[in-house]
This record gives sequence, structure tokens and C-alpha cells, in this order.
Amino acid sequence: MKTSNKASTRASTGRQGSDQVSELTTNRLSVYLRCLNLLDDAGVRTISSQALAEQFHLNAAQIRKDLAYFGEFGVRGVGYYVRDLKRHLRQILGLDRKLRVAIMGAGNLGLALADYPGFRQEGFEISALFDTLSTKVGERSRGGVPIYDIHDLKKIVRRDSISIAVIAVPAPSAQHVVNLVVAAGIKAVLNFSPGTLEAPPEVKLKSVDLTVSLESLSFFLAQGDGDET
Amino acid sequence: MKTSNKASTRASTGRQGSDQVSELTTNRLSVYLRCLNLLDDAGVRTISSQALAEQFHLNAAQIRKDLAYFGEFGVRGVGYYVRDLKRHLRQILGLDRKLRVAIMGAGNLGLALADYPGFRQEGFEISALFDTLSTKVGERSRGGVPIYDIHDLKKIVRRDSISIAVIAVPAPSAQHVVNLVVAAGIKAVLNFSPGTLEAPPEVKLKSVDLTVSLESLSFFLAQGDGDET
DNA sequence: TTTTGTGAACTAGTTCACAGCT
DNA sequence: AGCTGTGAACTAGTTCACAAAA
Repeated sequence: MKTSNKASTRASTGRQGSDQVSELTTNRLSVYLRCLNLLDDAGVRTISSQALAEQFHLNAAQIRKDLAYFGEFGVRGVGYYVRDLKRHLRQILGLDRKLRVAIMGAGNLGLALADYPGFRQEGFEISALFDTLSTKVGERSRGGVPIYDIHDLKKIVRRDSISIAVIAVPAPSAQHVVNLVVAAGIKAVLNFSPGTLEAPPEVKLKSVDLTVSLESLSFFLAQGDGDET
Repeated sequence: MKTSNKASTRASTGRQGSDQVSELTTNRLSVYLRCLNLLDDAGVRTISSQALAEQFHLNAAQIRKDLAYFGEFGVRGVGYYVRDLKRHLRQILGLDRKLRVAIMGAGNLGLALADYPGFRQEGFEISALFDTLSTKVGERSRGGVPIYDIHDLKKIVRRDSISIAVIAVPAPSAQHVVNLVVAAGIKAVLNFSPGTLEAPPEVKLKSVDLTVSLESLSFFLAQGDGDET
């Protein structure tokens, strides 16, 4: 008989009805939005899934299917109105409100991320950096993001309505910091530290593992080299 | 009839026989290696796929299958010898030689990545930073990585046997920099700039898109909020 | 007995191909 | 005519379950 633990990993976040949309799809929505921004800036008014696919190396059917999860945004015989679709995507992705971000760890990486222009672009606001070092607390990043003591996390998160945390602390303290972040009521975490982190199921934890990325390139190189005759 | 363009995206890197191993698998190898390092440091001599899976929230069958692409490293009735498997994985991932990395762009992000300790860990060496600004060229990162003029890229890549480039320049110049990197003979590129980049098929281009990652979290938050009763 | 290595079954994700709308 | 939205077909990836090895 089949074991019944099929839902063990994802667990029961499932309050919302739209449980089924995959992360691959939502990542692509983000990509589509970027493409639409470029098209809009270039003055393009309307675009077909076919044209969008060709221009950005995507698959037309996939674009249509991804969008179809959320509604019928296209016009048959015409395509999609760029502005309209942009607006819809921003709304679907929750970018129609200002989202405030805290960065945990005011080291090299944390400070770099705090001033990273790409984050501000689509309506994110880096509100705060947190660290433990008293030499850093009270200072600001070059771009002006204030550095707070991590003990004040809960307070500042409330005060500034911060909803996303970025983990940029050394690996050994990462789990502890995640725990603090979760305790402060944050429900979405982007982790840059290597290794496995635990978070309760109602918290979305997304990891960017730089070591894995580099080693994947190393593998590719190792394969290529081994066979050159 | 089936269309014959099935190989169009991946194109013909395929000189090596082992074309079939997926990127998801190689990423996991990297994760396994990290787990084994921890176990080894903890003095564990031998581990079964079952135990490894439980300890790190993986699937035992998948571990075995991933490893099986590359050989029979286990001992039936026993499991895997930690040291042995570590050595094999390092060899498979090409980490048994020193890999030198260049970082393109000595801005906030580039400088942070240059001194990121996680990279040095598994045998990578950040050899050089490249920038165009004459105020930066000749200086060093805090950790001591020298900053060169991008015009000297080809020369330094040869001199230092650099095989991996990391793109940490602003989005508008990213494609140009990738072209330079490719022209310098580099075959593996880790890109941090948002948007699509072109590279010839013999070059492996891996992208970490911070905007997409954040927007994916935003989507998650938007879903949760919309339904709280 | 324990645990690997692996075909078979299953699940997820992508692409095709076309009915139906404009 | 042109293009979307979508079931059906296909492909990739994961998990099961067991024969074979130690």
C-alpha cells in the first residue's frame, strides 16, 4: 500500500485555494514582468505570446499556460496589451504595494545587498540592517540604510512593517537568526547562507546557495576537460 | 510528426559521453558533499543513504540514484564510507584541483563576493577583480584580491589560469562583459545581473536572479494575505 | 540481516496541436 | 486571418519496492 506521508514536506500551509501553482511558474511570472517592462519602455503596446517567446527565448505555450492560472489576460487574434498585463502581473506577484525588507547581517554581503539597486527597482524597500556588533549598530550603509541591534528586531519589524528578511550572516549563526526572524513574525525569508535551515511551514524560506552554484560550474568544467582528445 | 528541434536550447556541448546527468542531480551532489563534510568533522566513519536522508531531509532512493550515475560507491549491508564518498564527490565535482575565479565588477556586490568565505571553502580561489574605473584599478578588496583593468582580462586570465567568471556588473553592461569573458576563453560563468544573457553553447552560464527570488517571496505573501478570514 | 543499486510506477512539468474567440 | 486558452501527448524527475550483494 502507498505510504500516507505524501504531504509531509510541504505540510499544511494550504489555507489559500490556489495551492497548485508551482514555484517554477511564479519565477517565470517574474521574468515575464521584466520583459514587459522592457517592451513598455520601448513603446510596445501589444505583444503575442509567440513574439514574447521569440524575443526572450521562452516557450509560447508555457507563457500562455502560466498566465492562464490567474485569469484570461489576452485578446484572441491580438495578443496581450503590454500595460495591462504588466499591471496584472504586478498585482499577482504582490508588487502593487510597497514591501519592506530587513537584511540580517551587516557584513560585506549584507551591506552590498542593502545597496543593491535591483531590489529597489520593483517596489521593494530595504528598511533596515541588523547586526550584533556594537561598532556597526547606529551606523548606516553607504546607501543610507540604518543598522540596528538585532535585539531590537521585533520592535523595528513592527514599526516599519517589514515583511521579508534576507539572511546574510555567517553559516554558523544562520539558524539562530532565522529563529529570531520567525519569532518577530516575518513570513518570508531569503537565505544566502550555505546549508540547511529549518523554518515552520507557514514561513516561506528560499535559499540561494552560492557554493552549490559554483560547484555546479566546476562539475561542468570537469566533464568537458575529461574528454578532450 | 515530432519536430526535430528538441536539442535546440541545450545545443551541442555534447562531446562528453555523460550527457544525461541533470543539473538537479549535480546540485544535489554538492549538497551531499557538504553533509559528508559535516559528518566527517563529527567523526562519523560510515553512513547509510537512509541515515543521510533523515538527517538532512533528503530522499534515500534519490541519493542512491544520484550517486549511481557515477559508480558504485556503497557497500551493501553497510552504507557508504564517509571519507571515501567525500573523495569521490570531490573528484566528480572537479574540486580535486584548485579552480581560480575572476569577479567582474568591483562594486559593492563584486567586492563582497570577492571576500565571501564560502567560496574559498571548497578549493575555489578568487584570483582577481576586474573593473573599468581607474580609481579602483590597482587597489585591492579588503580581503586582498587585486583589482585589474578589464582591458587586461585576457592577459590575467591566462597568467592566473582563471577558469570561472562571476558577473557582478550593472545589468546594462552585463552582456558586454559576458562577451569579453567568453572572448578571454572562459567556459563557465556565474551571473548575478538580472535579465537574459547570451553565451555560446560551449560556455556554461548559470544565473542567480535576486529580483526573481524576492518577487517569488512577494507572491507567497500576496497569496497568504488574500485569504485570511 | 542490512543496505545498496535499479527497474517499474508514479508525479510533475513542458510542449503540442487545435477548438474557439475576435 | 490571427492568437488565445487548454486538453492531450510527451518528457523529465522522483519515489517505490525488491532482487542481489555483503
